[in-house]
Amino acid sequence: MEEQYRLKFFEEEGFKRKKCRVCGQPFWTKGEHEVCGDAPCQEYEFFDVPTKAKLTFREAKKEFIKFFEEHGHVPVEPRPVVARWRDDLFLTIASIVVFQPHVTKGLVPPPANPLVIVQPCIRLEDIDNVGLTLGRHMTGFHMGGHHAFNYPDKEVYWKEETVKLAFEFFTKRLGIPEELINFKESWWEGGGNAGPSFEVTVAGMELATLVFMQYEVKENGKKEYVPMKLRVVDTGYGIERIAWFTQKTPTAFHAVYGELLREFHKRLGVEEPPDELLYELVRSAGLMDPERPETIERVYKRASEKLGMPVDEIREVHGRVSLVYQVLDHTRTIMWMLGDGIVPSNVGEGYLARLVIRRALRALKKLGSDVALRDLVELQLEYWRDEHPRAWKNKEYVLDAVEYEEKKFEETLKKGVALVRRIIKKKKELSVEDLIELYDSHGIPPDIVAEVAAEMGVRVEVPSNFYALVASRHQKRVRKVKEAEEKGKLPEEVIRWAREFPPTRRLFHEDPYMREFDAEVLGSRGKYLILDKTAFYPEGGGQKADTGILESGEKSFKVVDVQKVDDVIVHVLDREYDGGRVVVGKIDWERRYRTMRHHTGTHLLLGALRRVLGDHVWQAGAEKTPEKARFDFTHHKPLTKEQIEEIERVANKAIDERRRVRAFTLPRNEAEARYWFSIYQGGVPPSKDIRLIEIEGWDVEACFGTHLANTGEVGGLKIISTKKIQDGVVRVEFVAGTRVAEEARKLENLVSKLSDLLKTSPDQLIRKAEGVLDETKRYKEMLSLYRRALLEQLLGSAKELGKLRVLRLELEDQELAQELLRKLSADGPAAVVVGNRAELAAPKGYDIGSVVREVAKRMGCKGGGKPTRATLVCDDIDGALEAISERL
RNA sequence: GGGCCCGUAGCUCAGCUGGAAGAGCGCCGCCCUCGCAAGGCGGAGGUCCCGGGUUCAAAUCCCGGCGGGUCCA
Repeated sequence: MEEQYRLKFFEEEGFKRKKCRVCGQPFWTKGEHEVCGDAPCQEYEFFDVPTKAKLTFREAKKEFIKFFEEHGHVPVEPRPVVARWRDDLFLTIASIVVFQPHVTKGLVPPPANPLVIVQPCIRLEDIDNVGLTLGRHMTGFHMGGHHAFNYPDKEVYWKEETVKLAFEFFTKRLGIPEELINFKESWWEGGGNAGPSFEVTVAGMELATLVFMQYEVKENGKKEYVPMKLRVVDTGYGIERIAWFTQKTPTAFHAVYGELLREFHKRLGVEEPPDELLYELVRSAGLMDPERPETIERVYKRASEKLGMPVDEIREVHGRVSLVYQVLDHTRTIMWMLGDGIVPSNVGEGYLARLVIRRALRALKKLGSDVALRDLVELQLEYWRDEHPRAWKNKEYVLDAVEYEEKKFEETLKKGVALVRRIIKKKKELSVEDLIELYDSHGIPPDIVAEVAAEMGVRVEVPSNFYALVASRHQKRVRKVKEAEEKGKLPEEVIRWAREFPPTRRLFHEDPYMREFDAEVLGSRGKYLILDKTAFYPEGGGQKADTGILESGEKSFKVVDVQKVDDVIVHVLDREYDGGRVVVGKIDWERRYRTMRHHTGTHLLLGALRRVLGDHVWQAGAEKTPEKARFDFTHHKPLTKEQIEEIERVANKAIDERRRVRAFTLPRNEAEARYWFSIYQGGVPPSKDIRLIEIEGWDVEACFGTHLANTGEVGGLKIISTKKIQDGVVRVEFVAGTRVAEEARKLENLVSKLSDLLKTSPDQLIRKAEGVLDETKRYKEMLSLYRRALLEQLLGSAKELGKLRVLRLELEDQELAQELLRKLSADGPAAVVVGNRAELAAPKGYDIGSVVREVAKRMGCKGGGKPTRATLVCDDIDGALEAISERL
């Protein structure tokens, strides 16, 4: 294993391999020290290390790119912080994520080789530590990476050059003394890959990690490392840390946020602590573990002794200032997330955005600040305007979404606080179980619960492992995994069989208007048939499969379904194929054409949605059938009536403009570079080349479907329903073309049926309906008057049956029966009989329920009740009542 | 995608170990007051989210659906 790390470069430069005195990890250095240079083995001591220049964050980023550009790397534009091209990750957590999996799997060449990139990244694992550790942890950071992709036939560079480049960057460019630089041996694993790595540490701080991805990790029973054909140099330099390192400001936040730091202090009403205190605390930031409060207390104590400041005061100051830092960090991350189009919700990356927003809101609350989160995010937007132009462009959406979340959280808290009050009023205490339920089901954090409880004089202990308890509650019931949904709708053996065939020529792509075609039969297996070419569209991309017929000589077969197995298209027939070698195919054109209208209409609609609502609108699901199209998309609020009308109007305008629709194929890198990631609305195809559908000047999407040649052919678009299907996702259904008339007819029929029913004309319908409702109300009022009158009369007809007062009612009126019974049973047992059913009641002191139960049992009837109220159903109701009266 | 909570009067909710639909606020009328607020008395207002099931009996229990909230990946 050691050989993995022994480099010629180290030998030539006179590095020595040492074992860290504290952690025992081997590392390489020119210096004489015995610790690895990483926290917590060593405290932050970089404040005393001389460097060439003080670099602001922006300068650090620039210097990094410049250095590697000078050394043969091509700069590459960073990607969004939401990893839309990955289905195993929500957020971009490292620069290499940008190239996984398509490049690292060798499917697509990298945009340049070698390349350099500064990628905004988000990691939420250590969100609890952000602020407290004064900059050691951040949720959002920039990872600088220089990457080289080594193919079997093309070696770019590997360990020697990578380490040399890092060494030169840190020493020659930044001016860090050579002997302070350590290369700590380490091992990296992630995303199914693994390899040796070096952590570059200096005076307590890890400034970069150099990873040599060269194994694929296979886990079948036990781990197995399989060497990769493509070996990747994956490096990550902490740009924020570099800025901090060179500026030697008391915290990383000072170095990154500059004047914004002061502004946030001002807005939040928190005084900036003296630098000497911060320097004293930050030195030990690596030792602080928020889950073990004693580690932090130890740091306070030391600072107190050194500065002669009371521990309580230090704790107080540190607590408050770390909240400011937390807000500073979270607001930038919020800006990134929303700026790249994430919509807060209760699922997926949307939930992560909500999580960060709520953490920020809670921090504001703890500070007792009434500053709107929205305003703080706005400050960030302005401050980073040049660095993050996408967020700036989407400013309106970002701020609106933050405001909306803020409002929602307020409401949740208000409800929650009321709930806590009610529970305490009732139970006089709160159990841990209550705390968990309040948080898990109602979203009220335990600290807020404790606060409310304290106001009511109830003390609540929040267990230190609270969030672990919440987590365990989620694992309690392990449900059996649902059976994997029928993926392809083809049987397993048919799929295996289909894979043997060459790709089917796609006539439906070559000419989407083709209705008839000749083809050669390549193979058949029962009712499954594979041709050399076909105009039948296979189900995919949310577009339903074509149907139609295949004729071979005299024989004719119905095509009931069409599926794709990789590049092979399988026709599913209504019966076993017993035709010849050639066929004539005829697709159900009306069905197909209507589907195409809905499909092109869907692209048209997306363009309209983005224009009316904003760039945060992303497809979240879609289905196009001959009858209608269904389109789900991300948006934070329910649509207003005005917005729906506007969307419809804009889409129809694009129809009238007769825009050209074009299908073409581009290499992946080019497609992404030219049209950005909004082309991936329906998911990311795993191919090297991307088929694109462009509506001229309107919309470009990667798409497999069949489309019209011109938007004019859509004919017209009518939204028939919209609804929120979950938080952050809205569903729109619409019809296009000739279907609009059918839909209009449907509505018309509905209206005329209603009109007939109410015996009026459509234009009078509303007034008539109002009248009917009003009338019903008046009848109801009158009914209660009649009941009251009738009540008095009927009371007289009650008969005495021993102690039991019995009244026979010929009217099936439960309400009246109830009222009568109430009156009759005021001072003695009574029964109201309707048919074979008696409702009985008695004043306190009797036990009519038991009597009824007993009699019912004896006489084979059904009944029961409680002491004051009972029910009896019996064929011989008179006999039963007599028996009851005798027993009373 | 999964877990949990909720849906009862215009609003906030109680009732949910099955047995005669409730409270507070709001609304209407009257009393008190020069008037307002407060107070007193009286009153109106309900498909207990929808559909099925169990039961003599369901707001309450079971199943399914719809709507809202929330936590987690």
